[in-house]
Amino acid sequence: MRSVSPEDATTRSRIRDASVLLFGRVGFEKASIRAIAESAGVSPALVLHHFGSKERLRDECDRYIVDEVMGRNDELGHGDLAATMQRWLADIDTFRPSLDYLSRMITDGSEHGDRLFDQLVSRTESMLAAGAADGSMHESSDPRMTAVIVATHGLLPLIFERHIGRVLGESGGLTESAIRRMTLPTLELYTRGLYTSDAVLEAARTALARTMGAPSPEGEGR
Amino acid sequence: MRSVSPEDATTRSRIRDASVLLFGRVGFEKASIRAIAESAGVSPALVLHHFGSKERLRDECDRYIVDEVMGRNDELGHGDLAATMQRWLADIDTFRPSLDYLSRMITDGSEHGDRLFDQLVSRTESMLAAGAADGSMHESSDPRMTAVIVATHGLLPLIFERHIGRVLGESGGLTESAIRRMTLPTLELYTRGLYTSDAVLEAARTALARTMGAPSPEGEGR
DNA sequence: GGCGATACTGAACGCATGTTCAGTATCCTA
DNA sequence: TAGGATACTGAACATGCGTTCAGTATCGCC
Repeated sequence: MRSVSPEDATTRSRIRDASVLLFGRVGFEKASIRAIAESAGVSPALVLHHFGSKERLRDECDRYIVDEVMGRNDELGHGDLAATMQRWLADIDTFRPSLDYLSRMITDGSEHGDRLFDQLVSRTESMLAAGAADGSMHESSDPRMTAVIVATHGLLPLIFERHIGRVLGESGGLTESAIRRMTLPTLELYTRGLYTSDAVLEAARTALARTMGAPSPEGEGR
Repeated sequence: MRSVSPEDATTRSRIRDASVLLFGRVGFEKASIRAIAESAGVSPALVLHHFGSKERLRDECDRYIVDEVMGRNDELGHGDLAATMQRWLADIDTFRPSLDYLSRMITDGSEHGDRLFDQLVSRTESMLAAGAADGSMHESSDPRMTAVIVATHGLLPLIFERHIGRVLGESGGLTESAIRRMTLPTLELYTRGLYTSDAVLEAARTALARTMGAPSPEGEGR
């Protein structure tokens, strides 16, 4: 009837939205086509009429979420990752379904998930390179590996949403107040580190040098 | 026949081992009782004869893995967590099945997974407290939250096993060389942090103080 | 050496799933 | 306004699942 609200945009997009929601909440395997259909207010057969198969439906959801969450990455190659993630968390209640979906994409190990992870890592890598260039960040002995680590750190709140909320005594997963509480400790770690001396680092350096052939302090090239 | 090798210890334990392997590799939902039975060389009915139901089989696997990986935690209350994790990674090829299982336990969100995560966090918390007490680690403004963050950092290699190996060009997931390569960048982050100044930290501090009521620089008590 | 308990199997049941298909309504165009 | 395409449905299908059960072999005890 009314076409103002997104209630009934296209039937097809309503089905896609319901799928994203369900896939994100319970996972691809446990989200049945019948449940998706009911949640979208249509018959199971219509879901397949529009998308062909459950796997193709997943494909389209994957693409849709990557587009929405990462932005059309044709823009500049890549934008500022930290700002992107802050935007997610600042507006967690709107982004939660997409972020739940994204989290599953990455842990489930699909083809699209792999590409998404790679994209996150390379954006992180250029962010770190820029920081090292302007002197705001330390240079790493292995920039590629450091980029992987920092990228995964950024994904932690999504992957461990459930546990973080739980341990902090929040009820509904990763709430806004939980995110606020994470901010300072995270930045403290990124500013001062954890150890007060470089004893552990140096110990590991010599131990690794003893194990491997070359004690060269540089990482490998690109 | 021969009882030396674990080939045919108890039939029951062979079934449990096959379950751990399959649950860890493909997940609880996708690991069918029929596949477990075949992998253990028995009939599907025997699996249920020994364990009653798939859910009870999972329960027993959960308990078995927690025992194996965390050690009997009745010992002292809790041991050195960092040392425990190093033991895992140092001997990755033996521990991989258990660690795969453990990783799924935590991300799947079961009751046992919750308790395991809590245990990891509280062990981390006392490790950090000990470090702060003897001066080897910085004091945090929010020790509980920092413990959660550091604990999840420790789980990263397990959760992102697939991606880390992949990005580094290794084929079989988290190989020994991938772990070696992670060591230094991780310790660099824990020693120097990422930022060269406290500008970002201070900016966040004042931003948070403006949002919330009390600008007190301390975290809340336990 | 018999006998109850335990280990183990093959076949079946009931159910939920993804998918198909014939058929009906609705829309858009010529 | 006719007619072909498209949206949509209900009922059925094949399959794989967890689980049950009746029956057989095997073991340990008196």
